[in-house]
Amino acid sequence: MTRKQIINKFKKAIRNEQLKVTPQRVAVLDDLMDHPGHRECDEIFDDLRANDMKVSRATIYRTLDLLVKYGFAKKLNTGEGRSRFENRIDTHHHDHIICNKCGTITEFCNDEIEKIQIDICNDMDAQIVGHEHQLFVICADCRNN
Amino acid sequence: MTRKQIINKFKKAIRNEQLKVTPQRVAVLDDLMDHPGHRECDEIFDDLRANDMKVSRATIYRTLDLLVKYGFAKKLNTGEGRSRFENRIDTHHHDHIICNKCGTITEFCNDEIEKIQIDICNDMDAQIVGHEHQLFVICADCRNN
DNA sequence: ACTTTATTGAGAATGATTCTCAAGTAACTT
DNA sequence: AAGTTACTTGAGAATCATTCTCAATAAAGT
Ligand SMILES: [Mn+2]
Ligand SMILES: [Mn+2]
Ligand SMILES: [Zn+2]
Ligand SMILES: [Zn+2]
Repeated sequence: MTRKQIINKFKKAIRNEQLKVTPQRVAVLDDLMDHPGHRECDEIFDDLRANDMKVSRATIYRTLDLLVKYGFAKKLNTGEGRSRFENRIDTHHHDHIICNKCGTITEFCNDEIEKIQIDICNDMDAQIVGHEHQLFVICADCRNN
Repeated sequence: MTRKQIINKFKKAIRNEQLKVTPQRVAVLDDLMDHPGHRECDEIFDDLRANDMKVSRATIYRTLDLLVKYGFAKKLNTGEGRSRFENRIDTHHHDHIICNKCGTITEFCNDEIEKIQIDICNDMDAQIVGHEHQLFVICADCRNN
C-alpha cells in the first residue's frame, strides 16, 4: 500500500466514526510512517514542531489512541516507564528484544511460541485478545564494549 | 524453608550491605509471604497500617526494591499503570495470564517457550537477563457472564 | 549510655498521561 | 460563500504512581 493509500484509509476510518480529519491527526500518522522505529510521544512532538506544525502533546496522545484503535499503530511497553508506538501497517506481528544497557530494540517472531500461547489459552477456555513478550538482554555490541 | 528461615536470610542480606534491619522492612517481606498473590504498594500499605505498623509508601517502595534486588520478590508489569510484586521464595519461574475484564491473574510456564527464548538470544549473541511475557485474555468466567 | 550512620515519614517533586474548557476549525446546509 | 453544528485543539491544570528531600529517629557497634 502506498503512503497515500494508507493516509486515505485513516481518513476513511476517522470519518466513519463522525470524527474529523485534521492536519494534526494526519501528521502523526505520517510521522510514524517516516520513522520505522519505536517512538515515544515526545519524539513525535519534537518532530512535528520542527516541521512548524502547531500541535500539543495531548493531541498526539489522542491521535495515537485512535491509530491504535483503528489498527494503524501498536502501543508497546518497553519497561522504561513510558509508552512507545510503532507503525503497524504492512507489517507482520512481532515481539521485542530490548538491550538493558543501550536501549536498542530489535524484533523477533517465533511461530512455535505464537502457537503455544494460543494453545495455553484454549486449554483454559479463555479468549486470547493479545500478548506482550519482551526479552531483556545485554546486546552483542554492549557485551563487547 | 520456613518463614523464620526466610526472614533470617533477608536480615543477613541486609546486614551484608551495611544496611539495617528494621521492623518496616521485615513487615513488608512478611506481608508478601502472607499473600501469595500479585500485590501493589497500596495493598501492602493498607495491610501494614491495619496491623498498626507505622509505615509510609516511600518505605514500602524502598523495601520492595531491596527485596527484588536480593531475589526475594519479583516486580511485574500488568499493564495497569502500576507495579505489582510477588513473593519469589520457594517458587518456580512463571509468566502471567491477565483477564482484561476482571483483572484476574493466573500463571503459566511452558518449557518449550523458555527454551526458544534462550535460543533466540544465543543466536544473536546477546546475553539474556530477563523476560516479561503476558497473555491478555477474556477469562472463562468473564466469557460466560 | 554514647557515637556513628542508616532509616524513617511527611510532604514536595517528578514525569508521563489525561482532563478541562474556551477558542478554533471541519464539514454539512443553505 | 456564509451560516450552523459538532468535533477538535492547545494551554495548562489535574492525576497518579513513584521518587526525592530532609529533619527527626532508631539500629548497631563500642
Ligand atoms: Mn517493533
Ligand atoms: Mn505470579
Ligand atoms: Zn545494547
Ligand atoms: Zn476475567
